[in-house]
This record gives sequence, structure tokens and C-alpha cells, in this order.
Amino acid sequence: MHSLFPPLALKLGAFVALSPIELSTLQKFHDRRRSFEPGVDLVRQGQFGKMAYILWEGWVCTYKKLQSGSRQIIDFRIPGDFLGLRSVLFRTSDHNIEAMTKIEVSEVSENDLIGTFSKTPRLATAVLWAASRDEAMVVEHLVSIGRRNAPERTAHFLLELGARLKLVGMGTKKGYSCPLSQNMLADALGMTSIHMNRVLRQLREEGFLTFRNGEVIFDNFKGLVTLADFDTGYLDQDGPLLR
Amino acid sequence: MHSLFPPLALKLGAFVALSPIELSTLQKFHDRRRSFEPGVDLVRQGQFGKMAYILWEGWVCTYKKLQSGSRQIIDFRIPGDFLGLRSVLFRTSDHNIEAMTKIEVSEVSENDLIGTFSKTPRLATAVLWAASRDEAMVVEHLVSIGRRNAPERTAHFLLELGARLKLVGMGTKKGYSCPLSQNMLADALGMTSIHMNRVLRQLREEGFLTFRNGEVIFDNFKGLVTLADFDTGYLDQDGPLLR
DNA sequence: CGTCGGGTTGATAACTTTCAAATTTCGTGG
DNA sequence: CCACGAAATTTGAAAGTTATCAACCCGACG
Repeated sequence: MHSLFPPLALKLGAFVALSPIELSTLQKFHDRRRSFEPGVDLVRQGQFGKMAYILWEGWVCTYKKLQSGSRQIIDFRIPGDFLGLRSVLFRTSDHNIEAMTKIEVSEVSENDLIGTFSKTPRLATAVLWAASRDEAMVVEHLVSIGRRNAPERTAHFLLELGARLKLVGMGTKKGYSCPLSQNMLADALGMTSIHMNRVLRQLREEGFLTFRNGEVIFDNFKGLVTLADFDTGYLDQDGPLLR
Repeated sequence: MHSLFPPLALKLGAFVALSPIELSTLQKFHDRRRSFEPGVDLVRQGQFGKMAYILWEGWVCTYKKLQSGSRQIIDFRIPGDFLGLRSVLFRTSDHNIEAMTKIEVSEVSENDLIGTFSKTPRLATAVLWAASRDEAMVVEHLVSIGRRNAPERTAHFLLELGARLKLVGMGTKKGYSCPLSQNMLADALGMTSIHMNRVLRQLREEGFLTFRNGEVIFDNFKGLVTLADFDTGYLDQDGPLLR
């Protein structure tokens, strides 16, 4: 499946209809790929390197650590996502990028990016769209942590992840499998793993969703959407293709 | 001052040394400007328009509203900042952009942007840098709300604002003036205005900072930096010019 | 004047963390 | 197939933080 419809093409395809030339450009990136083991840092906070990556396979998380030792997970990245795009232009990386599972990526240099921009402008537009979408997700994440209570933001986060996974063929309306521990989820949602545990229990007991054994099951999708005030608009993947 | 060193040039200059040609391109944008009154929405959540703006003068805030009626302020925008850059490519805007004071902006269309990208690549790189920096700020904001307590994140936020204002010549190490109400600050920091009030009092009484009559005064800069675990790295504006 | 939007304060309730400890899950080697 | 240890999950009780509700103060402004 990945040779014909890699997740990246699926995702970008939700925004621009890709031509054969553009698809083959993507394919070229696909060819020079590397893999990393779980737990490995692709990029470290404060590091000078300037690499970006395209994620083909596996799960990744990006996070920042505070002096106090606590960490905030910015985002979980799934196949089809870019990694480190934002900070290619920075002197030093402001965040960590860590493989959660065994992953497959291709390295993209600053020059590759600039080259893509001048050679295949439509693809460049699609990349910018993807970057904008990433930022929109961070913004919605900010809204969640700032203004939704724990059950609401848990519901919202798991719904969003579901929508993203569905777009690249890794989930359905029923649910999806994901390798997150309660602890990681807590670090993403700005709470304690203990509280996370209680919130998940509450959501389960109230018939909203079940998070167990690396599986998320939406027991009451509509109820969840209402509870979380979930509106997919910011993902910009609802309508048909543009352009 | 603004004709020779507009805030935007000051800001971008922290990243790339701008050539006369690039400066004149900026000047061109400067020429076709508009102004808006306080309280006016430049962009509304769900709106279809696709405009971006450069902010020359005045304060702006961007925010999202929830069904529940509460709002989360994403960021305050100051002279030299772009507005709506992220969502030019989106079908609909995912957030509101509101003038807090009387402001001066220039409209930038999607085509202007694409044009800039092909004609003045260095300027384009600078614009991308600015966009990355904006995202880095949102990320740090997320970290603050997720993992810092109320006094810490208040300190962090006001320090960040200070650093940004200093870059465009609107603040010093001593402090700066800003038109924020406690209520807006609370909406930005994910708390109640009542709690905001108490936190500000605490910071004042403990000799950290004074926020009064639209003036922020750093009474103990070093102490604040420690309290907030403030590291300017993510603003990427510390070192000398690059390139 | 009287109103209105900040700002301020107190009391109480709700939510979340912290600390401490059990219980379960899971991979590994015997 | 079982034992073992490490990691993840679960639970309880107490402490801490923040929100909610209800006033009151005050200066700007028509």
C-alpha cells in the first residue's frame, strides 16, 4: 500500500490534487529513508543541526522539558507528518523529537526544501498548508489546555488523533490503535498520570470511550463530539480537494 | 522612526541582514496601508476570506471562542508581526483577529506572498523564519499553560512580551507599556481574571514585577527569569545576524 | 449624578496534585 | 510454561491550587 499511497500523499491529497510529477518527487524522498529504534531522539532541545524529516511509518512525539523536570508533549506525529519543519531555520532546536516506536523516515535538508519550493510550487503550497495545519493543531491544543477541563480535553485530543489517523488510513470512526501510555497522554494534556487515569475511567464508565491495551474505542462518538466541543474545521480536511 | 526602521525590518533584521532591494520591497507593502479602530475584528472564526496583514502600529490579539462562551487568547501581536499568515491557505479561518487599539496594517494577499517567495527568496526565508518563530511562541505558550503554575506562567508571559517589544524598540529591560486588561491577560493565560488579579498582587508584593496603569515594570528581572524558567532560545533572536 | 467597565477582596466549592501503596501487565530468561 | 523484575495502571487520603459566587471600590464618561 505504501508504495502507491504513502500516508503523506494521502494527507497532502486532502488539500491539493497531486500530479504525477509531484507524486514522483515525493517518491524520491521516500527512496532515501532511514529507520530509528524506539526511544531514540531524532532532535534534541538546544541542538544545532538543521534537519527535517518526513515520517513514513511509526509514532513520534515532540516535547519540551522544563528545568523542574516536568515535560510537556507538544504533539504526537503519525505517518505522513513532517518532523522539525518549523525549526529548520532556527539556530538551535527549541524542542525534542523522539521516536515512540520503531520508525521509518526520510531526511530532508534545508536545501531540499528550498529546492522543492522553486521547482514544484504546488507541492510547496501543500507543504506550507501542512505546516499551517500543524500550527492550527498546536493552537487548538493550547485552547484545550487553557479552557477545557480534563475530561473535555481528553475527549478532544483523542478525537483529533482519530481524525488525523483516519485521514491516512490508520483509523475508523469506531476507533484506532495507538501506542500511548497514560503517562504520555498526561504529559500531552498537562495533567498528572494519576489524574489521567481517573479521567479515563470516568469516560469509560460514562460510556464515552475506552482506552485500553493500546486501543482507543469510541463508544459514543456523537456524545464525545458534544462533550469536547469538537469541530474539525481547524484540521481543514473536511471538504473535497481544492485547486 | 518608522519610515527608516519600521518594526518589521527591525525584527527580520534580527535574522537576516536585509539588502536595500529587500528593504524597498518591505517599503512597498508599507505604502498601501489601512487602519482599524479598537475592537474591530480583522478576521473572524469560520470566515472564508484569505487575507494576511503586516502590523505596523498598535496592538492586536488573536483568539478562539468555545461553545461554552469562554475564550482563549492565542497571542498578542505587536508592530512588526504578521497577522493571519498561518491561515491564508486554509479554507476558513480557525481563529479571530481583533484590534485592541487603533492599528495600522497593510493587507497582503496570497499572491503577494507567493510573489515574494519567487522574487526575493531571502525575504521569503525571513518570512518563513518569522512564521516559525510565531509557532515557537505558541508552543512555549502551550508549555506554560500545561506545566507552569499561575505565577510562573504570568512571569513567563510578561517576560516574553518584554523581549518581543524590546526587539522592535518598544520596551527596555526595565519594562514597557501595554494596553492589556487583567481580564485579557487571564484569557491568554488560561485562568480567571479574579485569580489573575491575585497572582499579579502576589508578584508585586514579592517584589518581582508591577503591572499597573498599562505599565509593566520589572522590579526584579533576574528573579523573574529564574521563577519563570525563561530561556529566550525559542525566540531565536539572541545571537548576531545570520547569513 | 448615575452607570459601566475594570479592579479588588472574601468565602466557599471544585478540581487537580502529591504522596504512598497495591495491583496488573508484559517481556525475558530459566 | 513459569518466575521474576520493570513498567504501567489503579486506588485512597490529604494538601494545594484555581474557580465560582457575591460584594464593594473607583475613575471615566455622558
